[in-house]
Amino acid sequence: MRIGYACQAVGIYETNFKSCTRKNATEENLLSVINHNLNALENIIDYNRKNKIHLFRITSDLIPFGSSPVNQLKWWEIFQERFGRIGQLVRENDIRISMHPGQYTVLNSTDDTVVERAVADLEYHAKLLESIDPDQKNKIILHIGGAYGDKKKAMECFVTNYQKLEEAVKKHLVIENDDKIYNIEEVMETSLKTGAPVVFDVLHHQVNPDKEKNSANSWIKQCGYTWKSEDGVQKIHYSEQNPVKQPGSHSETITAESFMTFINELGSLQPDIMLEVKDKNLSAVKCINLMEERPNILMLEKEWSRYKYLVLEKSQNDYKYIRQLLKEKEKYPVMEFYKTLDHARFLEESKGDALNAVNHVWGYFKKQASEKEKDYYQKLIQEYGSDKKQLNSVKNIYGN
DNA sequence: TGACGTCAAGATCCG
DNA sequence: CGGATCTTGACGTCA
Repeated sequence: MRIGYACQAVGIYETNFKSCTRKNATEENLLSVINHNLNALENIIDYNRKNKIHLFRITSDLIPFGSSPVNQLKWWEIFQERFGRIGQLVRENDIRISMHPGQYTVLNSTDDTVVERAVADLEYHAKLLESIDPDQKNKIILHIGGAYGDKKKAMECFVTNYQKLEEAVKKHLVIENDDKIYNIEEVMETSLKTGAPVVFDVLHHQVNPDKEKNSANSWIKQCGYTWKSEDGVQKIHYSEQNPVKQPGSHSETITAESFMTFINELGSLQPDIMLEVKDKNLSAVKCINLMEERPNILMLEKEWSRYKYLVLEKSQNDYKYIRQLLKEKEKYPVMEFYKTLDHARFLEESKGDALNAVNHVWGYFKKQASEKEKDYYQKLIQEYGSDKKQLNSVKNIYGN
């Protein structure tokens, strides 16, 4: 069971992606953006390697206007060497890559030009995967599309258009249940007619279940049969509901307890799991640590150095508790550790704790701050105390 | 016609 | 002027 995350990494040096607008899409600009993005991708893959993250979804925006006539570059030839190097990195470290065109790539549309663009977009995705690593286990995940008032007919339209796709696309294409229109049962039906493997999405199934409301596990098992050995290990998507957003919206972080409950219920099912979550790689590391078979307290200490001020800012009690946990060097209290972290981040901002954390960090900066900076800091702290300023404006001074 | 989702670019605001 | 914050872009479907 491998864990991965989608598209970008949080807090990792030089892994940001650039894009450009249509009116700036000159050849020169496109070349520069692609060059930048390939650097970022290589850095992300390298980060994944170091952190034992073996699944990664590559952003569809790696090549700006990748499937649009706006971009006439033969990027796969121009950057052949770079793709080759990334491919080597991916293969040597057993990293499985994937892509996921968004809700705007609709293969079953009633509008022919939309279908044409969808086909072109899928061909772009396949070309990109093939440029890096042509192995059939690297997948492009697609939703079925619209319903257009007649779902049966719309599903048939998907099958017809699927069959017309070029082999290089079909080789990588897999289909997924969505949160509004096509539930897992309908996607499985479409899989029977196309032969495309099925990615089961846990949150989409919660929001948009099949009529009989069969369990996630029973569907994961069924979906497993759609993956042939060339397709690699079965993949699923795991995410959690964001409590303050629309049904189907992804949470900020994966909750340690919910995740491990899910993993334990899987039993003998061992799919690769793509996380869809705001904090990206941070949750991937968290889930990998939670499942670690050869644990070491150093893993948690490394995590603690990232999270400690976040916890201190919310709750001194949780902060003290985790410090206590980490004192026993021969243990690995991974669940207690992340559970407490999840608890702290869920808390409302408390002024006393926040000030304490800010002062703590200020301690490190004080020595190198000028008189003027010290005055400015005191003023900000006072304004925060009297509700004039938000916590962020205080924290921002550390960036200066 | 706007909401949906995503995230960087672009525009504007503030001190 | 620089940094923070708001708006736009790019995509298709559906209410």
